[in-house]
Amino acid sequence: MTSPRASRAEATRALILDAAERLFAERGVLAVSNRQIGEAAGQGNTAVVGYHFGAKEDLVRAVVRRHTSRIEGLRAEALAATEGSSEVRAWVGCLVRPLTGHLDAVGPPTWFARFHAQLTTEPAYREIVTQESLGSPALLATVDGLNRCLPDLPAAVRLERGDMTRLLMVHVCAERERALAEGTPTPRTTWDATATGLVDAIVGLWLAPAAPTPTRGDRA
Amino acid sequence: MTSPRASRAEATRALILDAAERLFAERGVLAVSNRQIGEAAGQGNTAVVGYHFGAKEDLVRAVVRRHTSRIEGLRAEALAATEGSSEVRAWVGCLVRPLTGHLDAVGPPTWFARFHAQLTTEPAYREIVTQESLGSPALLATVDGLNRCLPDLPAAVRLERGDMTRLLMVHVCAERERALAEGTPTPRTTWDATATGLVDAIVGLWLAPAAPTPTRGDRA
DNA sequence: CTCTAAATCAACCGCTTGATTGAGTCACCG
DNA sequence: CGGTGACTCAATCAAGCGGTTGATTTAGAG
Repeated sequence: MTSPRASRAEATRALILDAAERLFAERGVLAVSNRQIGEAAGQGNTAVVGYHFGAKEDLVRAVVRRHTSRIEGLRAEALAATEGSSEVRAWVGCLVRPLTGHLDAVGPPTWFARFHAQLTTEPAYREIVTQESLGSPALLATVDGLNRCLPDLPAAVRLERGDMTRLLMVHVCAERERALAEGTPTPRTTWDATATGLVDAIVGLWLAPAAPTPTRGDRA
Repeated sequence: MTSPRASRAEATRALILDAAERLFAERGVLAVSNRQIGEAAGQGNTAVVGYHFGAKEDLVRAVVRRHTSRIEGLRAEALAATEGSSEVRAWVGCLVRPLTGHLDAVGPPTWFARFHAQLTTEPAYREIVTQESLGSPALLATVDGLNRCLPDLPAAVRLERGDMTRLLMVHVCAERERALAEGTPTPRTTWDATATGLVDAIVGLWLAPAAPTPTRGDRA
């Protein structure tokens, strides 16, 4: 594939990414130092991470990208199969199932969902995951398709429920992943069933009538 | 009120709690040191925080408790007004409005919602907020009342949607708070309107039909 | 076989952290 | 009015941090 010379570097890069992802999910992104990651990756050197990735932000971005690229691919497939539909449920599935499907394909154990949920609440890293996720053309197209199914919804409510959908996807998966890691009970037995539960709920959320409150789209 | 001797200590304790809450929300719980908090609280001493609160975990718990106790009070009031109802919407409001009402009463600017959202995703502090929140009797009674309105829902789906409700409450408020702090647009103009939007969506979520997937309540 | 450059390692720098310690300050109590 | 104890301060400690530097290993290129 790549230059034969770079294969060793590529291998350690992968080791570092694996270790970083695991430690980030288990202990928290900010609680883990580059040194600890390098050590967990089996590298005796304290500077490996800096050598291969630079600052911690770049490492975080690399870990994120490794997953979002694959999820993006799955979503593009789902999008192609859904194009033209006017079923809310189909479009919501197109949002949810690439994520759950990816987690199913990777693990167990998986760490990405917890890691991802952390990033969205951490002020220092929030922007990274926002950029990486919302830059996805397949995602935007899906949201667009969903909106076309619900032409009567006020713009503000659409934004609001879009946010809610995103929050639910990320955090429900993170909670399930955490429960799996800790061995505590989960409401659903598989990622596929989790997706079904999520889709049920999110469809209900979108189809709910909006109470007759004035909802202007401006800032408060 | 308290012992006259302790009034000075009480004042600095409050200063520290204020500073801690703000810094935690703005920069992240783990990214802020006790020294920075003490300094931001106007205390020249580097050891103030340790002196008054001990470890960082105790400080975090104190900040959480200051808010949850008030929210708990509001929820007890709402609960009293809702008792006996069989309206899903009333019970959901009983979950949501104490939180939004508290945020409305405190700020702006508020920091608690972002801080709280962070804690739920941070492995090191997750348990604290779980204990503080789920130990609330008013909350449990409200969940109970909600469940009585929906007797036909499978147990697993009830758990699942309870989780989703909690996630939406916390993170929607956190996102709005963040938008307010940054001056970016928000879907709703007031906390009260935000509560209405949340209630609309959560009611829809609970009333949504559960797809005929086998949903056993055991662990995966 | 030698050269060369990427990759790894080991040591180090300045800085910040949590924690401890002992001196100083202040308000109340007797 | 002097004592006492709670509170604040300043100084200090070892440990860990990110980042840099130069030596060492290693494997393909010439």
